Amino acid sequence: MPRAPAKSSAARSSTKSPPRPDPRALLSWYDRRRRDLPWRAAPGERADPYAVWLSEIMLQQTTVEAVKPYFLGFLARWPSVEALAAAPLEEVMKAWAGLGYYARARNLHACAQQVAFERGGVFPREEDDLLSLPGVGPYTAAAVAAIAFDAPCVAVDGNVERVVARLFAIDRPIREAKRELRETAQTLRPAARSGDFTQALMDLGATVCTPRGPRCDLCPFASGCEAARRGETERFPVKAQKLEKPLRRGAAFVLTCGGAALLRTRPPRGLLGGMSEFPSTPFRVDFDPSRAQAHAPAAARWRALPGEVEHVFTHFSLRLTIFAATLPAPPPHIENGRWTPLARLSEEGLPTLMRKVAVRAGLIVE
DNA sequence: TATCCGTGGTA
DNA sequence: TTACCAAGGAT
Repeated sequence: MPRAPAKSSAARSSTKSPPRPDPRALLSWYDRRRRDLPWRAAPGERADPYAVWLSEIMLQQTTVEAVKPYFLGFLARWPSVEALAAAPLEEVMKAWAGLGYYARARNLHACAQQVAFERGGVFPREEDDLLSLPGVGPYTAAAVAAIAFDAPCVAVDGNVERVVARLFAIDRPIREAKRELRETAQTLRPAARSGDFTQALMDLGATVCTPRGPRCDLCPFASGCEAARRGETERFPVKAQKLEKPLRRGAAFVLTCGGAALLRTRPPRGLLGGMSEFPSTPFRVDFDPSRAQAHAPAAARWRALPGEVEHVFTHFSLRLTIFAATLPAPPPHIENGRWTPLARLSEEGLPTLMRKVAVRAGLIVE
């Protein structure tokens, strides 16, 4: 139940609150200032639902600039949901490598197959139906419904949460206020142009109502913003306390033989699920270096490379010791391993951590 | 409900 | 350098 916007006009004037934000002002701003993005239709047109869905999955917790090349690559290689559904999962995972949150790629493929094989290649138009698809949550369902079908929905992402928190000076931590933020955002929606409106809210958050240094002088909502009226834009949204990021350690084993390196595939779930790796120990806070070699993929004259590879994940930091060894040709068979020619290592779709390992071991440059 | 899940840019 | 954080979802 939204609180701030529920005030009567009498209550507004008595408390000197700013006037209610005007959706028409935002749409007018959007018509002049909208960003030109690869997945976005020309003004007045609707985008291909497949392209909208693909972009929204990629954009989950990921910056626009990081997504652009991946989106264009996917669309060129798999121009339709049927094409994506027909692709081997392994190829999709490889193409996703480097973008992060790899469960998204697995769900993307599963969703494409569901739409292609069980829905005749047609994306559902209803928010509730979209919500049932793998990898599609409340945000993405609303975004696809609004942007691809102009359904009466407002997609609430981090940008919109920030904009709404400022407009109504919602001073509870954002984690606690999720429901209020979402419901309040719905009350702003105009009767028409839902797709443009939801994109306008996100553009506003990305370019004007930014986390730091918001440009209130450019904001179509400035006269209706409670945080701006108080001169406290930077105080909203209220941040939750940050949690400690523990340091884990581990080791990776770079085994080469006859111009090839040994790789394996990680289990489908969990950290870097389904991605290629150099055989590694588990990553643990209480990692014991003296027992690392028990995880080596083969008996060899392992030598520890100087220094460590450092990487930061969402919830822990990692320092990885690299062991390297070379076996005499030809490459032997190793259980759960595969020999990949060094010349094709860059096509393997290594996650960034493993790319760092390859660089440190001198297998690839840069 | 809280935790797990990547990466790269920015101040 | 450190800290923050960007078009969240699954379990």
